[in-house]
Amino acid sequence: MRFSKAFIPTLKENPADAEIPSHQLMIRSGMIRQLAAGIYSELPFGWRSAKKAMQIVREEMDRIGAQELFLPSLNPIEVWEETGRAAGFGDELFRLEDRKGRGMCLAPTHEEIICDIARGFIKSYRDLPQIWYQLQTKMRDEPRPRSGVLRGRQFIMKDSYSLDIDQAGLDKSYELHSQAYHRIFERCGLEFFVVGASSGLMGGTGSQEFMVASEHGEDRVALCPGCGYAANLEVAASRAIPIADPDEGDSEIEKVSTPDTRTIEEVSKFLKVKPERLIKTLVIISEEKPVMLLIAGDDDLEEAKLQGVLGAPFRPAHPEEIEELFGCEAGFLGPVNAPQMPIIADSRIMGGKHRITGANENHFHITGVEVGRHFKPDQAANLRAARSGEGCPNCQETLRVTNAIEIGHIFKLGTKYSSAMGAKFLDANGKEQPIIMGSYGIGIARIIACAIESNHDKDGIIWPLSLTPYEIVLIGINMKEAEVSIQTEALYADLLNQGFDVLFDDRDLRPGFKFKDADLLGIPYQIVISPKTIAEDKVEFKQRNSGARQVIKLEEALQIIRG
RNA sequence: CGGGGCGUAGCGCAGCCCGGUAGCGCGUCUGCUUUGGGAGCAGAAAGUCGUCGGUUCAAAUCCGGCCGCCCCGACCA
Repeated sequence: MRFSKAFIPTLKENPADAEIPSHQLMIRSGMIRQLAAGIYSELPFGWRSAKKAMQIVREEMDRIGAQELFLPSLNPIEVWEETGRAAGFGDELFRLEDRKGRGMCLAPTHEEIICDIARGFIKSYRDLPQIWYQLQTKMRDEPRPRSGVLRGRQFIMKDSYSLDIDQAGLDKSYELHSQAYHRIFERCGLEFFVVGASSGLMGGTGSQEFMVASEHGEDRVALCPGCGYAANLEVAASRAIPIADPDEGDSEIEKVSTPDTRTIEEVSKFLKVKPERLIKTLVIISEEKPVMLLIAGDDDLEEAKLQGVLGAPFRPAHPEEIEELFGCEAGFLGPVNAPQMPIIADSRIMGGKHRITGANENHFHITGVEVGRHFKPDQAANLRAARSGEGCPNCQETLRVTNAIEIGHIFKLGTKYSSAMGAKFLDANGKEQPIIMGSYGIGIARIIACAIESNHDKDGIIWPLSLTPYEIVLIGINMKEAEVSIQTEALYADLLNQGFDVLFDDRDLRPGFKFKDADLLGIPYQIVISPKTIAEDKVEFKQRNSGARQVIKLEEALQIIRG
């Protein structure tokens, strides 16, 4: 492509709306343009990269025997009512009506459509297993689109669906996907790791997420550098550091005045004790009943874990509800002499002595509390979020907690959708069985954004070879000079003939301008031709990743490019 | 949905507090000069000041409603 004819609208300044590097650079390099919140057009430069990612995905999916198909984005709402997910997705589902008033929606994913096809055609165990995949736009009315393309309302996903006759078959399909995903993300040059995840609302028996560490990720994960343990913080275990209680003999409760100290930090400072020796009392409402939660003062509640313990939805109690139940503010709650309600304590506080809690009276706390003597939790459970520096549950190393971006997710679904929709087959014994399903997603834009998040510098993008929109940018310096024009034109034609993806910067612009654009676009190899290099019968060769710049024979440069 | 910020030329912003001719930088167009890290000079085009209403002789500026966008939180296959 000639830059003079290309539509690559680069920007010198950062757009005001973009905060994270990938978003800024995708806009500055003319890859994307925002149309509305969470909705982006893919411009030619960005689309070339997206197509490369999709090609890698296609090759690896085909390799495990998956078959690509293409499904409707416009769906009748009834299909989604069959599985209850019309309600499940709620406001996140884009809804509309056709001219006859029939309820429609824009597909946020496609399990239901796959089930509909399966129930129409899959009749026998002989028809299975199957793996079907699609690379398509999905639409979700996200409550808060953000971070550029990382969380959009319209986005391209590779989604695949496995159909099997039994659990062993599902295990195999799941394993095939795991292998394919490893190859895909390796080929994309991403430093990823796999974490055990909660299955969430998708249901099913197992799931893993493929993550890339990034400070701008929305997920938090615990990683062990020793044994490779990796888990979403939603489920991560850890060996918590024990709380040291003072050796002061019997723990006897004493009410102390703590005026205007409502937070852990304030109480800790006022009473001059470490936050960990305070017991934090939280009140939640689950199934319309209050439940008291107790965790160490320096710990954070991990809501996904609590969700697992309760087995029911919950919400924090409102301040008015707390006033009504306890007769005091939320800042002075405690389990001693508290109103009757179930108490769930985090395991880390169990056995503690000389602890401090609220007195259930404004401006008072209680010291010298002994867990199990002055109050008895109904249940001890792991409610706290694991933290950096705590012990790995599987080995002696310490965990590191980091933010991460989810680029892929694999699920063992089981029969949730096939049962609801009557997608059944006859097994070898002539018995009707629901199809066992798996579902496996990859976010294409997230691959691109992650690649940029982890490969850029102050000047711009640094593309991995597998995803770069062009492999070589050929820069002519002083294009008005006949000799430069002749040489670059000849080289451009030659490089194209050799099968390289080349962006030929034939624009009549000052050198600095072209260099800045080349670095911003992040194309791995820059070849510069100028009157100087022509005189020496050499080219200037720059590798974007190292910044190394050398004046060498063209053949040497091509040698390096060919690897 | 709760909290915060913003909306003025294609992009980045000032002007608003204290009402009175709409400005700066970048980009764009023309000409000349330039040509190794986003050039210089001269000239030019381009803005319903998000939108609707109110106050006023007069509103980008003051008041109110609405819409949109960004950030934090809640939510999230």
